[in-house]
Amino acid sequence: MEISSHQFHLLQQLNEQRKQDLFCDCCILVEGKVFKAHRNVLFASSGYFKMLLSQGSKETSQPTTATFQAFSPDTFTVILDFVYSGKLSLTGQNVIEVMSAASYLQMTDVISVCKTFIKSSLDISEKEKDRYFSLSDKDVNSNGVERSCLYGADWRTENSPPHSHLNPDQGTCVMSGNAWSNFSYYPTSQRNSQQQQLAKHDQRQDSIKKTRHLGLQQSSDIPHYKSSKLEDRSSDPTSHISQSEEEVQIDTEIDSAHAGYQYGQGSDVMPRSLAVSQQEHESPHSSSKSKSSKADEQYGNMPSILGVMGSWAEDDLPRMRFKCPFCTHVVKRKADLKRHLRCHTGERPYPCEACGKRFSRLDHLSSHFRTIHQACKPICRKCKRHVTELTGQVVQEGTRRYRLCNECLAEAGIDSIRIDLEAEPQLEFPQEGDKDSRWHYSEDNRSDVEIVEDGSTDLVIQQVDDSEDEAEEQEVKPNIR
DNA sequence: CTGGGGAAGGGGCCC
DNA sequence: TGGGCCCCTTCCCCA
Repeated sequence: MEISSHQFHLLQQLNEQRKQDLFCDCCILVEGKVFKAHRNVLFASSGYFKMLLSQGSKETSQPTTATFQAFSPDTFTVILDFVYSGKLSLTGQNVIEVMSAASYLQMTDVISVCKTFIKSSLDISEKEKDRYFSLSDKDVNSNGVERSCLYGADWRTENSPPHSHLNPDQGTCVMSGNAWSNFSYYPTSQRNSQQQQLAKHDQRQDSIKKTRHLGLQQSSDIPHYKSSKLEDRSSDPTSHISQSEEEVQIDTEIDSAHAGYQYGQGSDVMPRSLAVSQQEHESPHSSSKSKSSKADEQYGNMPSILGVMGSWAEDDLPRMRFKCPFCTHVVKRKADLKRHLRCHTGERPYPCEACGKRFSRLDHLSSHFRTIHQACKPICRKCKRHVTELTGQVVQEGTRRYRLCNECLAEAGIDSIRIDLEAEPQLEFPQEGDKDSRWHYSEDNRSDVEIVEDGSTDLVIQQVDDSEDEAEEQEVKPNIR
């Protein structure tokens, strides 16, 4: 007979012991803050600690001390609370760092939850986006409410109906049990159904991707994890590989990509700081060859170390590196990582007012707007010759604008038609803080532009003013407010 | 089918 | 930290 609550109570007791500093035999120093914990609990929860403690198991009489600077004390608090409670407190602000730390500590379940959290956040943002566009209501935006998620692996509810609730006022969702729909975490043995859901999700993304050639806008709005082999693999509905086998394959695949990082084979990429007293300040990844091979054998299917990494420059000064949790990319600056992450998350916060196309970066939007809608290039699109205000004019084709020289205009039969730029609404490029506001293509404003159709194409010709750059800046800012 | 050009998108880095 | 510029690669369209 099995008492389902036993595991929960046992962990609860261990957590109480941790809080009361009873029987704690391991100290973890994170950026100066000391955490007390139990070796056996850490061993059971983290591949990193498993490796660390197994290598130091000969000296069990002395307390183990591990030092980390690769993540913040707050992040480790979240991790440790999860270890001792099964509940992971994720927010939009901490999820990346928690995921990085979990990657560092080789806690696959936490990584999975973080990935699901990120993905679900994107789903929600997509829904908000849809709602926004459908309502055309600027206030629908997130309003900066921090959405957080409390993940709970609650054994007591293993057989109870799933429950989750979302508090829209606080933007907080609390989910527990084994059956959440979006933020769900399942033990490995229970993930098949979730994988099927992911497969459906990815199938949808594939179909969306295929529509790109049809000129549909949505492809740029839908996040897809193009660099995530995990996602690609899980998206294969024909796969008959069992979950556990699949995970091993995935991990092996990632390991091979990160081999240089994981066991310190690459001298230039090492954990930012790692000091372990029992290891004589030796990283578990840089142990002796025999140990390494043993570790390879024992932990070969564990995930690679992702997240914030550090390297040592030739002058022995630590040099920060930021490791993308989704791919092997490493950048020097946090801001660059943030920017890079958008290519994984699919976030495109910069919409073009003129055509609605969305961009992940403001400079890309600027470039797009200049080239597509402002006709900044003083070059005839047809004959490629340089044009001035005297020798050419701006032609509008839909929301596109480009320049044609007078000869090419005459050839096209659309010469001597000018547009009153004064009457045209000015486009104001989005300022900071506008990124969340949705620009709207104004049909009303559109009517302010004198449109001349030449039959086959929707062409509008505007007078070119190349006299000054300033004038060019003010020129042709169409349809946007 | 192929090559060229334009646009998009990603990274590095400066301000 | 964000904006912006430059450079490069990739993708797509078109002749």
